[in-house]
Amino acid sequence: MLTQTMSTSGSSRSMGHGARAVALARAQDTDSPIEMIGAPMLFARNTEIYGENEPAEYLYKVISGTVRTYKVLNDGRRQIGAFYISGDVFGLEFGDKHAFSAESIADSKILVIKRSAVIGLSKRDNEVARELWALTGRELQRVQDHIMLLVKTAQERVAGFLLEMAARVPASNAVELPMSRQDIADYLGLTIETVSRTLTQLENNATITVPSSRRIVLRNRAALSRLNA
Amino acid sequence: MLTQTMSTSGSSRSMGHGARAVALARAQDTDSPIEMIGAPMLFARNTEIYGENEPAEYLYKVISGTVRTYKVLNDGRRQIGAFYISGDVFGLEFGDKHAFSAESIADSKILVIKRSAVIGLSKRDNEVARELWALTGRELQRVQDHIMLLVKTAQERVAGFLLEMAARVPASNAVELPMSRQDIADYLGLTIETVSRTLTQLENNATITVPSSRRIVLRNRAALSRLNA
DNA sequence: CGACCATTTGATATGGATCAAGCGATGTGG
DNA sequence: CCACATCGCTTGATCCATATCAAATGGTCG
Repeated sequence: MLTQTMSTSGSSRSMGHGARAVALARAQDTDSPIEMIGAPMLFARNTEIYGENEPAEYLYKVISGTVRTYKVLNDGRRQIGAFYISGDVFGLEFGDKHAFSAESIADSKILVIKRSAVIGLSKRDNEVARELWALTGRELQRVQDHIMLLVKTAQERVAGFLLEMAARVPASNAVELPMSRQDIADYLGLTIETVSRTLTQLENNATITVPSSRRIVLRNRAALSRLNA
Repeated sequence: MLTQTMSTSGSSRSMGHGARAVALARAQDTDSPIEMIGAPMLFARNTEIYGENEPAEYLYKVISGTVRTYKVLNDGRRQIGAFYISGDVFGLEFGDKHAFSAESIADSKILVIKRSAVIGLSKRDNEVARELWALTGRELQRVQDHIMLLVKTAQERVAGFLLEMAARVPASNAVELPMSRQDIADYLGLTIETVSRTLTQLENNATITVPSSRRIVLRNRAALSRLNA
């Protein structure tokens, strides 16, 4: 199932993730009843949170860190479905199995919420039911956008990716990427070399600057948006 | 908005689709309360049902015929998001605008359901709320599967498409495709030529036979599934 | 410092796009 | 009923964007 390697830092509760009582959470930003029935857990960098086809017993909310979901094709290629950062909910499935696997990209603190509890709640409280729908609906929009990215040229995909990442952090043109080039490539359906070359092109374009490999400054958003349309 | 060309056949009510009272429906397969508040309408082949970014006032259930949803990129390329056949619900958005445009592919009879009515219902009846979630959840799964198709080789995409179509009609190896090669190409992110060539390859493979261009017989599902994985 | 890993850059190969022509079915007018 | 235009599809020839293979560079940590 999931042998969890606890992160080095702070509050390492030794509760197994697979089968344990639901603890109370004191989530710092409790903007939803859903979060009242979760327990925060720490996942070290590159730790599996759940695997594809495992029963979807829990859903998850990122408190800090970053998570990727992915599938591996028969030829070994990996397709990343999404990146989740602070505030994002993932692992909520309509069916009873996880459609993707999930891993932490960096050390992450994640609120783990028992699915059955939420579903149970939603039967009584249709505020909760509505939020389940909202979460699923937002995810649907995200995936639809992802599809539109995947049918474009390499430049357009990378531009779209950068804008997407930039949109997630409070107004600034500097984006700190938590993921590797390989992750980006697998998200965009490109190779690592193509991603790298495309970033270099955009830099030569004066569209971006890349002060360090994980740090990208958007110098000309208009140009990126033009590519993105 | 939507100047509807009524189909030639039977019950041509002359209600504008844009702004009119909600009529009662006698849907033949009423398996859900949602369908109680819709009106059946006829759309001739290649008629727009709604446009991208229009307010999502209605949702739709296909009674007969086929529908495609799509977006057009700035360079004119068209990406098809989905095909909907008898029994499928489309046009249900979480936001208040349609993310894609929708058109009938063949003459189609479609149940048109007022969104506000359904949302209203869902506030009282959480059976309805649950169904809204279910519909959105299934759509999410479909789009996730579509993503996995789009990152594969041409052969794999076409194989996946054929299996997907075959899965929609009661057990038979003969698939009647309601859509053109161009539609298939735009769904799979390929050109019409590549789709055609790939079908020819599969035929030479003895994986399929193509008795007529719109009719495909799956002769070796195992081979298709192997490509699909 | 030295090993390791991520990233970039370079050279070449290739799958699918593009450009172009042929073919078969369907429909129209003479 | 046939000649011919039209449309959707297939097939052929060539091109190009991105993959692949390979090496150099840079950054990080013991």
